[in-house]
Amino acid sequence: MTPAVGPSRSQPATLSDVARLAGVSIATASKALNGRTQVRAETRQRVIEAAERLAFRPNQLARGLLVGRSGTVGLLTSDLEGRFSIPILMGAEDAFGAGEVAVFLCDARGDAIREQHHVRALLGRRVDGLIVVGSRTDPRPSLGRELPVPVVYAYAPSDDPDDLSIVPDSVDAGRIAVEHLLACGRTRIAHITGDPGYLAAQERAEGALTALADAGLAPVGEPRFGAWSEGWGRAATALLLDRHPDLDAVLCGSDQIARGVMDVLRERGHRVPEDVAVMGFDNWQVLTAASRPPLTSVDMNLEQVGRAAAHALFGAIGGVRHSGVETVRCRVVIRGSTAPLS
Amino acid sequence: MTPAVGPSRSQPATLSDVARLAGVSIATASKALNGRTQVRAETRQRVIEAAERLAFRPNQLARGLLVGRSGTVGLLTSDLEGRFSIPILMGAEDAFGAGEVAVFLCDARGDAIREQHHVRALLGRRVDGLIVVGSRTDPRPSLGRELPVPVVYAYAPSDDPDDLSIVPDSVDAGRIAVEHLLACGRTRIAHITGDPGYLAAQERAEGALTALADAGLAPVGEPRFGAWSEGWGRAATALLLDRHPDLDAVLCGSDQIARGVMDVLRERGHRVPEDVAVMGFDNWQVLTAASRPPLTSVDMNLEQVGRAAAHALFGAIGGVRHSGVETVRCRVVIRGSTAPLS
DNA sequence: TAGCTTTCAGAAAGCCTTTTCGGTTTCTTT
DNA sequence: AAAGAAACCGAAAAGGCTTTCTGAAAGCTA
Repeated sequence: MTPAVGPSRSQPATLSDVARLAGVSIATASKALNGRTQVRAETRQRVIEAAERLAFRPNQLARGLLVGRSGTVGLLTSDLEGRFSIPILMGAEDAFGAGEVAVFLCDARGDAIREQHHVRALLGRRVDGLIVVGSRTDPRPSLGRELPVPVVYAYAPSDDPDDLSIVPDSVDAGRIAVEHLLACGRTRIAHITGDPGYLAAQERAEGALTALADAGLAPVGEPRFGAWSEGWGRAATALLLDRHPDLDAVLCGSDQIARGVMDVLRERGHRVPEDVAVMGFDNWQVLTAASRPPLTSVDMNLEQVGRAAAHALFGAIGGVRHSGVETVRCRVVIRGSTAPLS
Repeated sequence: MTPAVGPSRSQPATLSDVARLAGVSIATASKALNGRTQVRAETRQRVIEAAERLAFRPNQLARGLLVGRSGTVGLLTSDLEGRFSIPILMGAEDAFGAGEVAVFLCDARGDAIREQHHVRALLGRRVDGLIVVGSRTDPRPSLGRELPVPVVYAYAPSDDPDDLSIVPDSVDAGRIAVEHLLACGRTRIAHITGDPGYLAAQERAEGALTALADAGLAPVGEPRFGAWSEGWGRAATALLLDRHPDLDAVLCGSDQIARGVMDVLRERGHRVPEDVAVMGFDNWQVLTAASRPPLTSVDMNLEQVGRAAAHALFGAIGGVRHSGVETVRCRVVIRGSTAPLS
């Protein structure tokens, strides 16, 4: 690393620089560059060339100060490392980035104090709105109703029904998963899932049981709750096979669990998917693609959750306020671990 | 989702509101709130209470306009989904978030056009600096020297040596990995790694070979390049065992490869770590923790890369300009897959 | 009490842009 | 050619804040 004397960075050009170079007033320069009428085409051209030459970029701070909207939104996440926040964040960034909106990223690390701090800082910067991204689908404390800007909660809904939240439809996710297995001709279906303290685990199980009941079936054993890990998948499968060696499908609460399940199935001589179909949740590429065979999984469409949140916020900024919990449907991504019974 | 008429969101309080409530001029109010002298303690107190009552938050847009610094930086990433960008991003966000700086997040999706677009937008918002985060350690095109604000490149260095880049030390990473295996008493070490088009793969291999040579050893077979996948790990291991059944350690270019390697080793009856030690790169928790046994891996300290980038940018904004490539050392995280030979 | 310093408050300029509105020039029209 | 219309341009204000500089009041000394 070599210290060096920087080239004196010249201040960025201002509108008055452009106006001076083009030989017009500031007002005319502004109108020319903003495509407004009341400027002769020839004059406009001169201004545009001047702006070009000076690499002029209008100062958004000044514009924001004037028009009362900063053109920025705050994205408040509770855990950047969490793999659920990122796709949502991408979707939101995507939906905004296309337009004229820039996104402030803040990570509260699950700490309410830090979150409060970030909210204050963002309000000081006059963001036009806020998206709060959670890391699990359980409700989280509302930021309150007294904020001067609209707020949309994504993935983790607010506990205040008066707020607007966008979440994946976990109940439906459980249902469509079972329906896929039924469509493959499976009838002896078990469910191994994760931490019972997670609403997502409960809701998926609920949806799955409903779909089974609708088909006049009962699950093979009760749904088994445990942890979101491969280890639990392995342990639960071992127990399950001892009691119900005749099962023909296992619906897993996560892709990690599914990997553990598949490992034990293979070790015990059950073929996937010929003997037993296996299916996961989350559609986490690195796991679904690498497993043998590739794993069918339910994708939560998190990017779409992010985009929907961005659009809702956009609407709210425009004055269209909504409230309640809006759900986004999940989808089954079919791979080799599920196939019709031949 | 229920449409509703929003409560008319009151405009945030301004300094002049505070001044009026406190019965002073806005100049005095400003000085009182900013802890400047020339204000009687009693007056200051009155102003502070007024500000409190109105929930006054100074408008950073106005302040930025005035002082010529916005207190914001742009974080330009090329792939948000990439698992390498995120920790760096966290580190940077962390280093800034503590202070008075807010971070604009932009994802260019690996598209140069979009990147250029984002740079322009950020400059329009008068960011004080830019951090460019890449998704692999190969050099990337510089944004150019003509930017009005300092730029720091993280993970992927700039191809212009006059820019400042912060990257993990991949050569050293290869070296310390081998040194760990040597310290475990291993001497017949093979290297299975990923895509040879990645500089990281080349440099890690180089460091590994150097460390072996320094110990007077040669690798078991040549380093095998392939893909960063479990499948390649499995395939390469099968080939390797056929030719060199006597090896006692495999250094893998990634955790994914390592998982494939361990699977095949186990299937063929080699115990890990008793017979063969296995070690990966990236220290990706979900893989290292779930494998059997837990995987020893080299952590690239990416958060530290992000923090270092943020600090460097901070310095550059303050006028201390550096250039060249600065490296951050990696570290070995020891788990069950490597152990001393007994 | 006159003259000095010290302490504190406020007026005003400035940051950069947009927009309104009044003023000047050019073009039509009869 | 003169009046009216149209086209074009610029002065100025506004937005919220910080800072400098001026002014006033209070406290001090002789």
